[in-house]
Amino acid sequence: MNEYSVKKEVNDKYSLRGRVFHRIREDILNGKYRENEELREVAIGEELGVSRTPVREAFRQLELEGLIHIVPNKGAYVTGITSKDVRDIYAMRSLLEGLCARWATEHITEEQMEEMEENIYLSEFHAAKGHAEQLTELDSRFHEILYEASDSKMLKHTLSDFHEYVMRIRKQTLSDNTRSVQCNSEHRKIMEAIKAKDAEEAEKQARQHMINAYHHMAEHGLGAIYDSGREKNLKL
Amino acid sequence: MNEYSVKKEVNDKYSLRGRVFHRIREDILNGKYRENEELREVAIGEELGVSRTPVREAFRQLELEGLIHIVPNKGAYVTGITSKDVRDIYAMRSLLEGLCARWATEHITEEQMEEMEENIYLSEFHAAKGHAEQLTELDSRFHEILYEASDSKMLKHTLSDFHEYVMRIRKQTLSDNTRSVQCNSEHRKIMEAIKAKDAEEAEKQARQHMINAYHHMAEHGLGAIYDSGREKNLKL
DNA sequence: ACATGTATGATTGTATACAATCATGCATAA
DNA sequence: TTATGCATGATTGTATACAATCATACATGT
Repeated sequence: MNEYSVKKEVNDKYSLRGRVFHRIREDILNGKYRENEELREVAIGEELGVSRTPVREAFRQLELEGLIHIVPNKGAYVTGITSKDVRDIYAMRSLLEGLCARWATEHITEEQMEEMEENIYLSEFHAAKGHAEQLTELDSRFHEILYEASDSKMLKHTLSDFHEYVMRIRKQTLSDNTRSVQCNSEHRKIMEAIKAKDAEEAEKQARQHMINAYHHMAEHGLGAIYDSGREKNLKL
Repeated sequence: MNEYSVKKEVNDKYSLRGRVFHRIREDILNGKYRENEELREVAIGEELGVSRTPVREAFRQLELEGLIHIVPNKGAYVTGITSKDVRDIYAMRSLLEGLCARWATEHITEEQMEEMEENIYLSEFHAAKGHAEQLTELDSRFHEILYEASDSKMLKHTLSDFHEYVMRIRKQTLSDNTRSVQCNSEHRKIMEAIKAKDAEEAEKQARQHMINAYHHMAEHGLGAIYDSGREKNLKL
């Protein structure tokens, strides 16, 4: 349903600002607004039933997140992600998710551990049933749990950024069922290493998980969708 | 007409909006606004000579960067950097600076290589003379060159963020002369590995450089300045 | 025909007006 | 005394008015 439930709840409760921000972002991530499309403040404001002010504030945040690019006095344009950007992000994520898994091993709470196990159990169920939507949601949640378990505000923030950045691509990747199964098996390995308090192994598995996710993506349409015309040697 | 627009572009990279954002950001990082201090839109607007609108937009961005925390209908409060945050950032930087050095080895240009060598020569000169100011500047520049040489927009952006985040601490660290000497020696090792096209060694040295920088900082007043009351075991 | 200047409309940038909300302090009653 | 309710002021949230800027198209002169 909603990928960023925590953030959303906090913002939705009180102000338009959060709603506007998340609505526009979702529309970009879902591909409603396409690469290089110009976003006009009044048009989007009317669509969401608000004035320009909240829209502008949302634009500033979206720019900082890298989803749009604002040219002063001209307009806001949806930022394209090149295949090289994706490759670079996954390389960074590989290292940081590894670090995250290591720290999570040291700091995870009982409840987090239980939610993680439940997450994997559910994922395996939905993979067997072929429920793509739920799998996407559960995959996101698995990593969020990991981020929170690391007990590091900074690391969580950084990884969440990366995660959201590659969201649009991840969606179609996970809809491939063979990858879902392998993905779940990798999640399970990470979870078991954490449960066994084996930080070294958790780090290794988390890193490998990112590398595998990237390789699968690179081989299944990444180039076709986000063809930047460069850097086809996709070793990671 | 034309003269003005050209001049403007030269003067401020990102127009008024950017100036307001960067000014407030700098004031937070420099410690002008202290932890938990409430930032009022009108007060800051008056200080910068602008209305609330640009200030509000800047606040939204700063919140996303994690420098302030906005409570709806209440106010904006400066988020403190704890010693744990610094530790976490250095752990992340260690990995990513390593990756950066690796990629720099593969992509560095002639000019960048030359500027890096020149940077190290100058650093050694100023260290011998005890010029703290120049050393800070040169150290920042060394890492910037490295970021650009990596030829990765995403990595450069991430590392620049981290770099700025810990800037205020780095300043006093580098004013210690014994560390300056060691720091230069580590820069030299990184540079030589890159020059020898030894990516493995470059990565290793860059990682170690961050670990050393952090340890030195932790032993020279980090706790005193950024005492958050938690996490005193500063292993990295 | 081509280049240049200029009018025009559209869009963003900023300031301000007004509404909603919150914190504070005081008055009042148990 | 203590708790409750309300008035008041301060601050943020949103909408709108106005200024600055940019792109387009058309007119004019060569």
